[in-house]
Amino acid sequence: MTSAKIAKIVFGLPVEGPFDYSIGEQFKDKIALGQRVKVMFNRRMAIGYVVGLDNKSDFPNLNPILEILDEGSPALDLAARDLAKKISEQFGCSLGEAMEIQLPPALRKKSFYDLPVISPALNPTRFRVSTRSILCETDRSTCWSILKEKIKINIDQKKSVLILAPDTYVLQNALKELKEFKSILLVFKKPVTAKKDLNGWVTARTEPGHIILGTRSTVFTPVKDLGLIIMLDEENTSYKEEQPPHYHTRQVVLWQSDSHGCEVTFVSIAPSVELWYLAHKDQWTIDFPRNAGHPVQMKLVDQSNYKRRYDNLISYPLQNEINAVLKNNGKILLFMNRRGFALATRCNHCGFTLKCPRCAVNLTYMYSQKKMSCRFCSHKEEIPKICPSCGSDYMRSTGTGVEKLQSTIAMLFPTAKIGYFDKESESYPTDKDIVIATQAVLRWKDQIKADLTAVLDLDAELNRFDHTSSHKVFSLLMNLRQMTKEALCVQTHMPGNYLIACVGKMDWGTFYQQELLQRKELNFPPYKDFVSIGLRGLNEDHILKQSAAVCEGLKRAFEGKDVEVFEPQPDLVPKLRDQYRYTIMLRTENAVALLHDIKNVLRSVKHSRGVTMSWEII
DNA sequence: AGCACGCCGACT
DNA sequence: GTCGGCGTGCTC
Repeated sequence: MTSAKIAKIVFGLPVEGPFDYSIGEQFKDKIALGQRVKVMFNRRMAIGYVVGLDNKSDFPNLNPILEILDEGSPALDLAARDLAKKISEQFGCSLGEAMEIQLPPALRKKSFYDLPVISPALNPTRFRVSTRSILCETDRSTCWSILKEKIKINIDQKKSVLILAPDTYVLQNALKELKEFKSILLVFKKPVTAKKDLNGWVTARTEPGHIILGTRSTVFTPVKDLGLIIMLDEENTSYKEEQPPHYHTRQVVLWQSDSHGCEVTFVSIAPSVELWYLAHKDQWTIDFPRNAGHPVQMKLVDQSNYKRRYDNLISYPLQNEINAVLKNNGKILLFMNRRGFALATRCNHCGFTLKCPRCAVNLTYMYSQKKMSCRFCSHKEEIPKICPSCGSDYMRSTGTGVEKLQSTIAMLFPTAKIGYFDKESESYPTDKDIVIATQAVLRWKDQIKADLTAVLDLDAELNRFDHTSSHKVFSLLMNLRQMTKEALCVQTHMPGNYLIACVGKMDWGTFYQQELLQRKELNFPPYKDFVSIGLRGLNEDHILKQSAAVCEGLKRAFEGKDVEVFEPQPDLVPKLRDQYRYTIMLRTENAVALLHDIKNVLRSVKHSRGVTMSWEII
């Protein structure tokens, strides 16, 4: 088959390569690009991936290839190899890591499953242009009937459909909707059962006419005759991989649709600003609600008019609204994103505040568990009777969490049945009149309909994040609106904010136009790229020294170029699970073009002990 | 990543 | 003397 004597191999390790190996006589007519091979690498047995064939090598004594693990058909086809190149460039990992991440766990590292022999004739790329659209549909059943129509068209033509869900909640909901397709459905669920997972993977790649449903890593499934990709809940942040390589599912979807020439539908009630920008630039179709249903009234409470301490949690106008709904036996959902009873517990005598011993945050008083708990790590401790610092008995809690709100509500509405919903809750208390809920309630958005929904402290949400805050709040309000039958009430000090008006009018266009305008003025993505370099470690001193050195190096490397290097900043949570966290930001026109130089700087700076550095494009 | 090599401090 | 900590460098 081939006359090549040398194979170029990469590994799922943070080393670039490729590395040369000799091809023994017995493998001459069997070896092919994209195959997994067993070789000795640095005195150890390893699985590598063939990325090139050659006749000569610059290295004098080569190790031989010991075994070809997938004979007949390579685990990584041409499309996967092309994709790996893009992933390694864009997300800054080695080519080998980008190859490995595309494989099901059963075929990685030390697994020695043999792939069934499949005809290597994969669909030759037809140069069809991928058509892309966004589906902004507020009604679940309308949304799914549109999607099912699209799915049926593809299945009828013997094409496959790939459906991505951000988490298991959305996945379960999708599963319910797709019951009628049960016989052709391949589901990739979380606790991965290696063997079953591999079977599904092989089926998807050999037989067309299937629906492949799964969470983010499913985007790498090599689907035969892929006609359509559906990305559910596109703006969901779970689509971003937190561990390196930090790939973003949206980007991989775009690449996949290019190489398959297939259709893509992004489904979201509040698409990411980046997606909207692309849609606008490339003139995709955006489908707005066909059936707006019963209109939801938007009610604003200007909190600057209500400064009295006892009513700033639930303003008088909101109390009146709630009473009116209660009178009609209606249901009320109160949204507040602070778990526990109080935000901080402090000694009024000496000022000492209870902190998590491992993270730089105040401990939350959990009334229900009678414990102090950290909202980031799992740390819990007993409630101290006296101040650990001065011994006085003046420990007091300040700030309001959902648990304290519960007692306030009980006082204000003594006859109402009050329920409570947070991350730990297993089901939504439908029998209660008033339900106090945190962010976790959004997972149940398809199942919940409240007559009145109220956001008690919108300003806290607006100040919570970075440049993505206003989009996150837009998304929150749009989702809450979807869970509401009659009225959505918002308490804020900024009633004039355009974002709130846009939610009220369901005016996507204006919101994204304004948001993009601001991003442009402030030089934020998608107009400029950011590279974030994160430094983590147990020793704050080492982190500080090294981040200063990295910052210096970057400034020197990009002197005179159009690159802004910002000073190292402690993260939003500067200490987490005993690790100190600092970040250096770079702003530039095109981050991918800088990656090579950035990597060089990171390599050249002397590593102090126990500091790990990672970086990603935002 | 993971492993060998090599260089300095405290121990049977 | 040597055991073992961990910084450095390499993997075809």
